[in-house]
Amino acid sequence: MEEIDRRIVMLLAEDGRMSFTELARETGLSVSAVHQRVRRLEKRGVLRGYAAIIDYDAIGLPLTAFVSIKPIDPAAPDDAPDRLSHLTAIEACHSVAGDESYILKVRVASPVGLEELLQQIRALANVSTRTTVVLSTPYEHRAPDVKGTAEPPDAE
Amino acid sequence: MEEIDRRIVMLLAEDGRMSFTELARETGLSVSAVHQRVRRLEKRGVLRGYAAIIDYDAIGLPLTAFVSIKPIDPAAPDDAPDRLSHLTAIEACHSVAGDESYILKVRVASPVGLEELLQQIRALANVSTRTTVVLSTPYEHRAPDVKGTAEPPDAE
DNA sequence: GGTGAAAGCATTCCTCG
DNA sequence: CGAGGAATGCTTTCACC
Repeated sequence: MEEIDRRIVMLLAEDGRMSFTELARETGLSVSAVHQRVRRLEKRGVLRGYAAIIDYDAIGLPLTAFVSIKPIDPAAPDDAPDRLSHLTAIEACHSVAGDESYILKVRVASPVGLEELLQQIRALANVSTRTTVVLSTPYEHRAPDVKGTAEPPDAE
Repeated sequence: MEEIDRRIVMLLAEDGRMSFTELARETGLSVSAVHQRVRRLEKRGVLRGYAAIIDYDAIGLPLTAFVSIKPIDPAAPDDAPDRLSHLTAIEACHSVAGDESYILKVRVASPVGLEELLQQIRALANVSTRTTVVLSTPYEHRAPDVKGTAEPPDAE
């Protein structure tokens, strides 16, 4: 992936609704060339999708927390992500190095909602939990500085 | 905010590039009514923006980590988010309850890049750091189940 | 890979229920 | 607040370089 593709990815990371016409202006390419590049980046999986950035307070989910989980039985098969994936309060699930096995990012309506969610997580995945409540978020979802040089495989 | 607005927010959270025409089909409203609602949701800040979801491996930032920070001098003014905001490797900064003061989510190219970033964070914000490396990410950026009933102030 | 043009749609704005 | 229509602009595909 080279310069212009990186620029396209960065522009769309900042504004996911930017039009092809404007991308063309910003990159100096024709509209159809940009169109072709975006479609190729989507097909390769470099651009995995587009999402609106939401104010969670406004939609009634003002409480964010990070929940680290650790299996009760370390010998059991580790399928926690599958067991928990239907819980829509879980926004993200990362497998991590360290004492615990996963970090979940969750969004709930209230402390009681958090309590109920933690009970579900413990019961469904047979894990213990350690929860860090988010008080405020100075920033989030910042676009990366795309200057990498990785060459991804062509996933046709 | 009522039913249809919530539905619009959820649809755009799942597909940030959905057209007004399709939003109209999904909601049963006319195109112009949907258009009006989306603009109002944007103005109120319920829809804060739109972003492409990126494959960080493909753009040369394959290493994700969570960095918890704690001030060296607890009496000093706590302006870590401002001091660190120019570091583009930091994707998010959350103020948290608990032993540490902030959790940062960072994306870097390599272990060496992480080491350099941690040194910068410690020097700039006068903090100690505790880092949890992400091994893999089963899921991330999932759209919320928008069924909340919060009534945000009209930010005209 | 890139360009330019043409057809089909979507967006936007305006007027009217 | 919502609907419908008309002008404008954008997307998408095509033939060609």
